[in-house]
Amino acid sequence: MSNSQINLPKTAFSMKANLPTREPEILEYWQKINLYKELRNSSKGREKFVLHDGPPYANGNIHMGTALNKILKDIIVKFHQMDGKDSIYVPGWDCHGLPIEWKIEEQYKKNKKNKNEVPIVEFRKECRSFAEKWIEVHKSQFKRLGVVGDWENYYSTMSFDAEAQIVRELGKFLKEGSLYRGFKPVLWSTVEKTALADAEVEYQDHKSDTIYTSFSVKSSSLKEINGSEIIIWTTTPWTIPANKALAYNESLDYIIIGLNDDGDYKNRKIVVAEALLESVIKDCEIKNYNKIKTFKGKEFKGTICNHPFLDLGFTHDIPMLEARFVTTEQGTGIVHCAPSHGPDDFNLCLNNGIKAIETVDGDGKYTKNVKLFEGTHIFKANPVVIEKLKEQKNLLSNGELVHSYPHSWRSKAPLVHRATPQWFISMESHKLRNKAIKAINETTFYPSKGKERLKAMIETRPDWCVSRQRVWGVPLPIFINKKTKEILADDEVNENIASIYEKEGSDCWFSDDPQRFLGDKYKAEDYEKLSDIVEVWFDSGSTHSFVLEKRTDLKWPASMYLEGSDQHRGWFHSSLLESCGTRGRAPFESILSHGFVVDGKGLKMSKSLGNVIAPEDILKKYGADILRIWVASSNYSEDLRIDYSILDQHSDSYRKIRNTFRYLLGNINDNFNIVNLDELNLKDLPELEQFMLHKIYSLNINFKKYFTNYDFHNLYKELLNFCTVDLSAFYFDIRKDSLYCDPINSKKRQSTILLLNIILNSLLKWFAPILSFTTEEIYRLLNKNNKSIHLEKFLQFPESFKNEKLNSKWLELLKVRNACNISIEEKRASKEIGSSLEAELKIQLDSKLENILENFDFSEFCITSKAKVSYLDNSEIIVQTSKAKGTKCSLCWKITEEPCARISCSQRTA
RNA sequence: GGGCCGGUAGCUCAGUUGGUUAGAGCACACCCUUGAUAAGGGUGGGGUCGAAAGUUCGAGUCUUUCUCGGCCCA
Repeated sequence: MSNSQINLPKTAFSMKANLPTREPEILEYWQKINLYKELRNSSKGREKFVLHDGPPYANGNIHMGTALNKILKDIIVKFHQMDGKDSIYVPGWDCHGLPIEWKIEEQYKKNKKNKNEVPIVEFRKECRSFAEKWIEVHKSQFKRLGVVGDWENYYSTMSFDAEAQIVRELGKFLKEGSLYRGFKPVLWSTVEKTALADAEVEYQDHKSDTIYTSFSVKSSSLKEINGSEIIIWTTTPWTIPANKALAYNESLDYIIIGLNDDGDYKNRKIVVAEALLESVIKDCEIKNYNKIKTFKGKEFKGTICNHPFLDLGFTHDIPMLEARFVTTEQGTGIVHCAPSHGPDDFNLCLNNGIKAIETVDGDGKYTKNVKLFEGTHIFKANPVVIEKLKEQKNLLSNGELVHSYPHSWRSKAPLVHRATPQWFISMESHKLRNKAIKAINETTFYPSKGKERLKAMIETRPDWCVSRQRVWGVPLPIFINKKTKEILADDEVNENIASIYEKEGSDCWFSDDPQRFLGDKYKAEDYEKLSDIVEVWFDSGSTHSFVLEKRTDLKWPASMYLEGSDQHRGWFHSSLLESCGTRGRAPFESILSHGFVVDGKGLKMSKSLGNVIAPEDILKKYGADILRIWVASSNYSEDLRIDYSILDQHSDSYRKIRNTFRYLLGNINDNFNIVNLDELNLKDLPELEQFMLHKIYSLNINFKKYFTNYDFHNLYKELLNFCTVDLSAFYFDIRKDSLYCDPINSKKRQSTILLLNIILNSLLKWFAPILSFTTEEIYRLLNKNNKSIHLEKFLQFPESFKNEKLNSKWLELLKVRNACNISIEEKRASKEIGSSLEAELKIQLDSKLENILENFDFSEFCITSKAKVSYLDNSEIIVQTSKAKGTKCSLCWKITEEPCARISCSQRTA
């Protein structure tokens, strides 16, 4: 910018962004002015938009998925804020649960400490401080992304008021009666008399007894199988007394065969999967048989069988149920189901209305619920079961098998699935399922496919098991009467517990005298106090109650819940159920779900593939604004791809945007003026400026449309195209001449400066929610008195900017410009000219255009030194380019035959 | 293994109820500019729309099968 006689751009806004170092300075600035507080103060009384934060688990560094989630939230919160709402974001953390327990246990193992010797309360304190530590780490990582929120007053599921409210919420289900005690199988060690988590299980070889046994068909709509017997194979004969159902796969083929060998099964008909017939024949040493019929599994539908111990008093019906977990890998293609002794069995039976009961006690002995076997230890029961089956002539064959089997990592004892007492919230008793489905129908989903996904899950899910036999969580606030076994459901007791937790947290449940919680009304000696904790999905499903409802700055229901699509089964799901159960409707008005972050090829990120990119790496190399562009430009309704080449590309786009700003700033010399758009006299402006105002107006219409639908990738694309196509390659390029070479006070130049101010202001605001740092950097440069771009609102453009007639005229003109460019390019290619200012145009246009193009300056429009237009009755555009004659004006660089007559040029001093 | 979702230029995305030769920006190539200069302008090349079959006068769009990927469940 050396020539002092023309008005070259000058700005303090550097071309190089240097985001990794500049952004932290802006963060400090936001901290200094307390941006969050300013935002709230400046928007008091406005309509609220509350995006309720789904709490991440307070454990480990953030990854790309978390970064995506937080940035997307921040973009939406900022859009609504600038759209004139009070848009409030309170971040939160999920703190209870197994992963943190494990971390602490791991530390114990390292230090050779025994968990069982540490008082529960002390263990829980360590869990708490572990979570606290990670909240602080997350906090600074999230802030670095440019996320603005109430970081000082975040919420957590382990805060005392949260724990208290969780108790109150459970109390509502308890009082209503939808919270009931049931049984559910968990992996159980009869040696340690305790349930084990998956991580505490070791798989080792184990020798099991195997049996093939038969269930006679009692009734079936498939005629041919009446009178025959369903064969099952199992490695746990002791579970036969607990059998409640049989499972088949509807897509498998089954076969009925007649047995002719001498023995118990002579002249009996049996049913197995056709694909397993051979192995069954081999295992059971069947020599002589005849095939009777094959049929599809789906024909089993409705079939009822008898228990093999029918004659010993096991008279209950054994229904055959369709199950996908049945395969032809082993066995007979029909699986025996004991809902108390296997998770598959449990779920299948529960979905078919068969509940698990307590069949085996903590020591491993059958309970009184099992006829004939009460008091027998299950590990000694196999020979008894086999003997009885033989007696009943229902044992086709038996043997032994060595296979991988779960053992306790501590005692090495084999484990069993045992139905243990658990607490459930019924989906049916108080119509929770119906309420939830209704609530889904009343919710807006972005993208809309989320609605069906959530609905399908709610429609088929079983009752909600909310108890866990763990330590780090909110204790289930339940007392059971020792004599009557009735659950104590008393509001006073519940509220008493809640108010104690509110003051001191829930640790006291494990250490204090139960009488303290019961108050004066009941005697502690009459009641058993539960030691289960609440499953963590109930914790996070209750956040709406202790965050949205309790805080006066928020509102219930939330305007939006926004999470990854896996949360259809997670937080969306549990929040919906909790809220429908307690309040009859969803705690959200809308749900936005996003896909997962995958690598550049669409594969999920994993250490073994080596395709993991951490947010930290991106921040160091590119800066948060580039990451924010990546978020805004990606289609979140599907999986989002990221790799360094994709980021490089967005980085290039960023540079384009940055240079657009730089051009604007340079030409106004950093002297920004706010233009009163409503008082603008459009007729005073050149047509080009009017055309640009029309473009801005219609872009803003699209902007609002896209933003309303949270369609950010299209919104960003429009903004980027505006910068490159409409501004850089068109408006800026044409007006460069006037800006550089016209006198400061010339009308054309002043109109241009006016437009540059309007464009600058518009772009700053449009981009602010996405480019939070860069727009702030510019805003700070221009406004010494105002605090932050994020305190601004979007511009309102008067409808008078809209000018369809002018627009269609200029769209025609752009076609002419394209034709001119092609013509100029030919001469450039043949080396006749270089710059377009060396060109002279002869343009032939349709005479229909003659009227509207009166006095139109094509040389300015096409950036040439001369242009002549003639009109013909021909719709074709014909352009001829020749080298302009004359000499180049040393100031404005136009080639003229006479000395340059422009005011600035004629006044030149050189 | 099952359910749901997806696959359009190297990349990010458009593509209405099936209807001209499938579009945009970026990237790339070449040229120009050197007064937005580690910038800017112009022109251009590039796609069997994941694959195959089917419906239709006509399919990126509808149907089926397959394949690859993702989420959830088992």
